[in-house]
Amino acid sequence: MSEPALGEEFFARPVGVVARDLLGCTLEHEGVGGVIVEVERYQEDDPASHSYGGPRGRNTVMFGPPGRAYVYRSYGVHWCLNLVCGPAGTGAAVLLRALEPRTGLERMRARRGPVADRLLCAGPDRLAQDLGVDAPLNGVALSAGGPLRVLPAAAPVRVVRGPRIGISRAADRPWRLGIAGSAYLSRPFPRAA
DNA sequence: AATATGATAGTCT
DNA sequence: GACTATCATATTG
Repeated sequence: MSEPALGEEFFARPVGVVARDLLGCTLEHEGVGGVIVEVERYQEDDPASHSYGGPRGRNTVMFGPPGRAYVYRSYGVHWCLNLVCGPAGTGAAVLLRALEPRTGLERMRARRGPVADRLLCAGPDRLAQDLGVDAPLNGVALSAGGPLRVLPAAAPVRVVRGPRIGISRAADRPWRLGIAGSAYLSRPFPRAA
């Protein structure tokens, strides 16, 4: 078989399904990456989503074809990486919040300095920094031959969910998903173990 | 340990 | 002028 990297078909499904299936998958940017252990989902009818209210300004990528990167700047200092989901025209995406580092740890440490392994990719900006995700990656399609790839999960995972982090609108929607018991989460989940 | 605060820039009211 | 899908550092207990 050829390259096993996930493409447009995988991401064209409803954002809730994609978010769930992304847990346990491997994300790589130019050979640096790890296993996805925490994500959040955002969709068009969600007041907390950038896509709320239709395509305009920076969010236009969210309404484009699925399987592309949506990269934006947060709080003026940080970069956050999302993967666009659902059919083209629906403004949905999954925010990648934490990875379990697997490949290219040397380059991660070179970028971030001496920090504990479990803090390397525990958070949207930390993850983006370590993988070298930056403004030019906005709108880039995931593909087997491209710089950004997602490889399927090796084994099924146990999923926990809870309220999303850092938002004030629709904060009660439990759309933060994580792998139960992972040591690499950005923050622990409320009720789960 | 928990809580407070500054950095820093694009978007919205 | 206020708010943000954050993080590091400083303060206090």
